[in-house]
Amino acid sequence: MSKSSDAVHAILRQSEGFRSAQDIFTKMRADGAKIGLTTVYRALQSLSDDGRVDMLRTDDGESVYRACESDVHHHHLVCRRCGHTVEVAGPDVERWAEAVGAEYGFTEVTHTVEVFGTCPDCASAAGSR
Amino acid sequence: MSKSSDAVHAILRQSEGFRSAQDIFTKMRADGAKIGLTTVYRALQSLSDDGRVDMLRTDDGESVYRACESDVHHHHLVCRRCGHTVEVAGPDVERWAEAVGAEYGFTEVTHTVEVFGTCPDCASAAGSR
DNA sequence: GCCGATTTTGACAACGGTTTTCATTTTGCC
DNA sequence: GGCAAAATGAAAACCGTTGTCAAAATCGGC
Ligand SMILES: [Zn+2]
Ligand SMILES: [Zn+2]
Ligand SMILES: [Zn+2]
Ligand SMILES: [Zn+2]
Repeated sequence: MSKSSDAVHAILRQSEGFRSAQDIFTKMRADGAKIGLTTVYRALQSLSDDGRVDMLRTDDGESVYRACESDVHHHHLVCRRCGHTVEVAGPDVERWAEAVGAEYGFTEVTHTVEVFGTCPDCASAAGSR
Repeated sequence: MSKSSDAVHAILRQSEGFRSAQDIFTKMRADGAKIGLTTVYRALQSLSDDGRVDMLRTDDGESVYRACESDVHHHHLVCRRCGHTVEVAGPDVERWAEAVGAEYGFTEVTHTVEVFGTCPDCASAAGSR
């Protein structure tokens, strides 16, 4: 699970935002790579398991992946239009989530936090349209 | 889109946690209701659009719904095992999300925040097992 | 290098939740 | 009742994802 995995990881590293499996598959094929869609899914699965890529679900239920620069826990500010993504730390949110869980006696507390918006570039492009 | 919608809403109101469309459909059929799965989906869609029910996606990509008591913006603390759900307000999180968006010049900022954990009941049940 | 064992691969089928289709039924209105 | 509009639901289509399984690549031992 190595050569293909690395190839998929490389594609993700040269991508700006989150990308879907199909998306990656199409791009790799266009680049001339001989890879199957199944293998892309497997690579993404193992990369995700190893924490080498972040995964999140879009509104329409599609899983999308990104090779993040930070390897510690963080969240994302994602442009709804172009996918441009900023990695953001949120110590306040971490504490809040823990506190909320503790308040009601919940254990093994985890959380999902994503922020969406329109990035400056897309905002100005839309404004001048 | 009213009679069925109300029936689905009623089912949700007498449910403790989040439930899936299929789940609701099965229960209604078991209760003797003559309703189709398509109608359940349509009812959930419109209830969700009208903000009368909250929707979120489980880890495995299933959409689940809940009739929340509060009609203002809030988040959820959900038990991973039994689905028991607590509605929580998070003014700090709201401010944080806004601030993060503003920091990078993003507009129309929205966010998704969910907290998961194991509720006290499920924790003690598991402990005594 | 050679060869068998092990792992990886990928075309294709299958899966499952959701949406679309479309003919039938129910509803609202006169 | 009669009629148009809206709602309904069975079945098919959809689509991202996962399973299957035989072929191909890789790894060790010799
Ligand atoms: Zn953008
Ligand atoms: Zn966090
Ligand atoms: Zn529980
Ligand atoms: Zn919020």
